[in-house]
Amino acid sequence: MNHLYRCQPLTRVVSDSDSVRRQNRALVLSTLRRQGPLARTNLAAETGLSHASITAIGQDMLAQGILAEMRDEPDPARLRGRPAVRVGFNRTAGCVALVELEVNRAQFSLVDYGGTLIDRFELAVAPDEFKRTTPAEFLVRHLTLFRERNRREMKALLYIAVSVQGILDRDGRHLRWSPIVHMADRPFADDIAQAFGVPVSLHKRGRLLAEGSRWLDPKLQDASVATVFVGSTVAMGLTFRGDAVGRGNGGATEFGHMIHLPGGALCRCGARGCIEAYAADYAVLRTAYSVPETAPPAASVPASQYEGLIARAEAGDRATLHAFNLAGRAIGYGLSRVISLVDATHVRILGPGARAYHLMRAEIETALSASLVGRVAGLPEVVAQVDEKEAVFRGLMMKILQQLDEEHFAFLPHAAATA
Amino acid sequence: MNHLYRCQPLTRVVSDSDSVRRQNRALVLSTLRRQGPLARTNLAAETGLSHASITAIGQDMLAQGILAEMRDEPDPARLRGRPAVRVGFNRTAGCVALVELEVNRAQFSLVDYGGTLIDRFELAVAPDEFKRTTPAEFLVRHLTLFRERNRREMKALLYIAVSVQGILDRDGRHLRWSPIVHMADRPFADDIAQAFGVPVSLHKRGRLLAEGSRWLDPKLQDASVATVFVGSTVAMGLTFRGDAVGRGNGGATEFGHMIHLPGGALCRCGARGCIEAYAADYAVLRTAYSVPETAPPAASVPASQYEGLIARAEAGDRATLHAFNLAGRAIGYGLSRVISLVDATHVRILGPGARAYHLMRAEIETALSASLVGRVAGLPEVVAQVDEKEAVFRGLMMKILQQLDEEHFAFLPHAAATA
DNA sequence: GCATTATTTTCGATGCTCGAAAAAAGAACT
DNA sequence: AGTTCTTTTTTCGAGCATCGAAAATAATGC
Repeated sequence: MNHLYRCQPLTRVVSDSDSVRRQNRALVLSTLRRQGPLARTNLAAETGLSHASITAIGQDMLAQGILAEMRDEPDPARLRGRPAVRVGFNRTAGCVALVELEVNRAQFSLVDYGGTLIDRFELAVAPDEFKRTTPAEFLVRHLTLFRERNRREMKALLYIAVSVQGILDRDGRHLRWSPIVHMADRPFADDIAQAFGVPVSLHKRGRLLAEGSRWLDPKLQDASVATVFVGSTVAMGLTFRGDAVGRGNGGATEFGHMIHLPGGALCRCGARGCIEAYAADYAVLRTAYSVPETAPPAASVPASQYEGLIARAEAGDRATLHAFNLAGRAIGYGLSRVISLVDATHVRILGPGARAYHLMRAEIETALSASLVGRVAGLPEVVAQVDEKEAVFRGLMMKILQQLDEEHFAFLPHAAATA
Repeated sequence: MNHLYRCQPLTRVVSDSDSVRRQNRALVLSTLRRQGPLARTNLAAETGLSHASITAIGQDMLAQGILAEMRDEPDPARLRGRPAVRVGFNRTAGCVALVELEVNRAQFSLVDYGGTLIDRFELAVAPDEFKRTTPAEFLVRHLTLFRERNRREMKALLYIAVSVQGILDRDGRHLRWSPIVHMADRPFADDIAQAFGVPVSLHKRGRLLAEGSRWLDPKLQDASVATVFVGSTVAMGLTFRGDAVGRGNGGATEFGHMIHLPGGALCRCGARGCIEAYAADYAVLRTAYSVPETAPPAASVPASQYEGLIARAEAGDRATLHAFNLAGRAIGYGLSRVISLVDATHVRILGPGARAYHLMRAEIETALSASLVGRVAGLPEVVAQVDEKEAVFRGLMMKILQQLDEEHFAFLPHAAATA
């Protein structure tokens, strides 16, 4: 007898009429999330559900205040017949607060269930900010501003999500290390959750970058993408073909601190030879001015200074060109190692470093071609694009809204309608 | 209006009573696959389905010949009450042919639907085998032997699966590169499929290694594991925590040809600096005898010679110790790069190289500790284990049987029973 | 005011699960 | 041998969500 089969399946669970209903509700929500408001007929066509089911599900969700009819627009393109009534998200169903916490900047956004921005502010974060105050205090203080300025909306707050930089604990609730000084090992998720009475989750910025890029660029929808941020740090997110956006626990990498050359240049993290220690702004600056690679990294490099380096390289300055070459080499071999492990057909380079892509491109391509996978499977398509903020925000927002769709609103029992 | 949401979900599909039944049938099959034959009562408990549903599903599948009652065993442990009748796979429901095609060896196994080995043979593959014959001819010729020796079983052949070494096309039906000479770019899957009238699939050996290890070691069931083969090649498979075995398109890597040192030692693949060019048997041999690292690799290294190297290193020979140190360094930094990208909590080292683990261990641990992730997230647990053949076979067999469960037998409409 | 047309709802049938009760198949006891 | 007890397995009716077809709805065009 060979029942030596001991492997666990992924928590697979019994299917019944309840799970059918939940799944089809989620299907409707996810379709609306992607396509925007739709007439019931179109919704039936897009989801593959019958008209009868769409009617039933729609009635439920309208009664529950999850969806709303958009009766306003007259739609002049229509000729005859009963006019279509489009249904979309009920924007008053709730809202979420989104925080992007970065090395020297924080942005707070309040977004309703339909994905419309309600309120937003941005502020500079001093390098010693978290020496004076705890991360929890800092976040609660600013989130309270939302409460004061948007009383009505904040009554329906459903979720708070924070984008962070650094290494998260396996359970995703705790920052083990962060380039933001005094940030790691000072848990704040639970404190904030308690203060606002809603769940709080942490998300790695590099990963959101990847998911956001995918939402923003239709071409990446069904591709395996490595999204690389190059700026004051170097980060990467991965998304895989066939994965639904926002799904899968993969995708969070520590690309910037992958070791490029053992015993090499000194990195801000303290290790030697990280990709970041060759490709981040401080690394290029260091090399361009022939500072030894073992010298401690500059605390921060102003955008203007980085632009200056690009200009010098473009003007033909040998040392600066060399610095960008080393950066390209580090990124290129890093990417070649990535594609040796996972199948990435597209690469997006985002952030300030994308402005210098033309200075690094040759080295990146050489490095990619140097490995077997690059030669055999073909080189990925690399595209540089400077703005990364929109991608992070979009990634965070869509991830949270989709999560609410699937884990909260798809679940509500229809009995709630009659109560 | 912001319906700039264009991202595709993973082919999500309408759920109805049909998909409920399919999913629950799959749940039953997967439970039996893991646990072996079970009484209906236990099956209900394990799956979470009601007794009524187990009866219904069981009757269907018995009538369809997918399951069978095991009425034989008396089970003396029982005291009173109606005796339990265990149900298990109907071994005559079909069988699959499994081929492990390796650089100098091929093994053909015939396995029934219950996972019992029916027939097997192994043969040496000459280095010039595929100069003289095509891969398709070779495989058809030997698979025909099964047909002659197992007429009855082969009438119910359902599937042929081949484990290969090398880089597969994105659709997985075509070998783009292989260490087996003259193997790549000579497609054979379709020819064999035609000759035997069943589907044929190709599987990357490194990945099967990982899945097989997971079946064989209960400890790895719910872990993220990197399984490294060290021998005449260097290969790695990844399995992720939460993945069902056999699921997910991830897992196939080209670790051996990940570049360790740009411009470094010459690899069999023609590139410079691959991990394999430092850690495979031929690389250790080359370094141990102080042959320049740019010298062409030996075509093959007999097992006895590799054992001799280990003995020399154990005896304290400096050059050989150095060779194993370099190998450990390459593997260690490779692993450190892997854990910078994906979360791997466990590492298994399989193959002949596992015999030399004690000679490489210090270098591996040093390299892992050198990176930020290693320091912050903690080092993975590394265990060496020599035999890799069982893992490859088990991985291949379970993958195919599970696939049949989910994609074939879970699907059969119950109407087929009455026809 | 009536025909036309496209959208949406209603209605009856089907298929699946579930809980509870009934049936089945032995062991134990008298 | 017959009765009681225990455990496994099946049967039965209710509940629910889907679907296709038919009916109802709400406009336009003539």
